[in-house]
Amino acid sequence: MGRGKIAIQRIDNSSSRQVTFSKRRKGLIKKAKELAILCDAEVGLVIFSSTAKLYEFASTNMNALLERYNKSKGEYQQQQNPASEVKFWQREAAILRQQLEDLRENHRYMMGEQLYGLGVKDLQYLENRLEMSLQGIRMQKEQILTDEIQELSRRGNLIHQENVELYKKVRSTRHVNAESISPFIPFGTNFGEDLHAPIHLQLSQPDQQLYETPARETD
Amino acid sequence: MGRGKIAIQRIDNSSSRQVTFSKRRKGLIKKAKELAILCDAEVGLVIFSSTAKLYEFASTNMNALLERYNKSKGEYQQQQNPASEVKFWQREAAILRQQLEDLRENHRYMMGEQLYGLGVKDLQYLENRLEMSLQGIRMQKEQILTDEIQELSRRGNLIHQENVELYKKVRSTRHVNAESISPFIPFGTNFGEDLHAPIHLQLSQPDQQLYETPARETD
DNA sequence: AGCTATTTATAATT
DNA sequence: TAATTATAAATAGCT
Repeated sequence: MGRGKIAIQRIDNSSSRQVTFSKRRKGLIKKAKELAILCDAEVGLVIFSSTAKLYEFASTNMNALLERYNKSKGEYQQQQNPASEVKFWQREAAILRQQLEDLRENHRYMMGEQLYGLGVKDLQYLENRLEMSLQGIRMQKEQILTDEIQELSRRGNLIHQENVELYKKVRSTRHVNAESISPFIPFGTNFGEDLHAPIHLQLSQPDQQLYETPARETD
Repeated sequence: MGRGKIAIQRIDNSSSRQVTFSKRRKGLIKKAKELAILCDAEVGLVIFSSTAKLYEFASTNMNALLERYNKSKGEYQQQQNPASEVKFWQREAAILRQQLEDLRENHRYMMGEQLYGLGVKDLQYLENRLEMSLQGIRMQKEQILTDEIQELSRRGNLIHQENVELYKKVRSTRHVNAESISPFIPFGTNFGEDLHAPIHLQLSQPDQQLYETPARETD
């Protein structure tokens, strides 16, 4: 991905190597960061240049990450002496406390609390952010409701069809006698046909209807 | 670098996230490898997926690299201490981590992310909560703007009064000569009188007005 | 798990 | 050393 294709092998020219190192290091760290954010992963990256200079990136906290790594590998106990371990955990706790505090402050803003320190611009940003959240939440809610309604409709239709079938059976067993029963259609015939119109879920109790009317006659 | 551009933020859809994780993890490791080879660097990369699975790459040897890292950071000390203290701090850290995780989840909800697990009731609650926040934020914003306007008005009034005073002085030094100067009142007389009405801050440049007119005469 | 249309990263160049 | 630009590479959205 450049003016020309290069082979992956040590760059001989030292200044080119240096330049490439800078560029690619930056790119690598950027991608590590993106992976962590996009995929909710914990990423740690350690780079020593050929001149032994250290560069590092950690999506959360390098110490915690390495600790986790060591645990995960179940080998290589680096700090088995308690004193340094105590220090490590103290530091860890301090970092977590700080993160928690930051997030809490952020959260307070989101909750519309403690806004006194903020300027109009911050507030505007917050407002926009919340509006976006609201929109997402409302969409999600509507999605769920729509799905629910659709499901209800589906079931209503099923029941209705069942009723129609039952009605047919009942009528055929009666051999069309003289009693003038006008073509009986249970209520609720148009289940699910006009979704998205204002929906009044009058379930119309079709099963009761069906069993009630013919009941007299099969007696 | 795909069919569409994406924002760098946690991918909500879990299966998309998984797919992207696979692809980008592969890409990241490839690039780490290339950097190490091209630039003769020592590179270590540790990735924990959101499901806590470990992936790693080390251009040489991870333990050696971590050793080097620790040395480079000067995190090595040897002492003695009760193990109970270590346990205490570990517990402390665990508690904090848990709190942080809870808050993060909550925060994600607030940001309208990752809503898939929520029911209509939860969403409704969230919606209400956000509406309240928004209201608070808007009020705060308006408060600030109102205050600012009030302050501007106050200052405007002050300047106006000053101008009136200056005008009086100027006129008195002229001993009321024949030139028919109708009672000159600079613009902007009603500063701050009808706040909350649609406000057009035409500051009316009263100082210029004042100094200009009499200037001819004090010559 | 592949396939491309696009976006990104970056090699060469200024 | 820092921009710019032409290309190679990575990858997002599909299938």
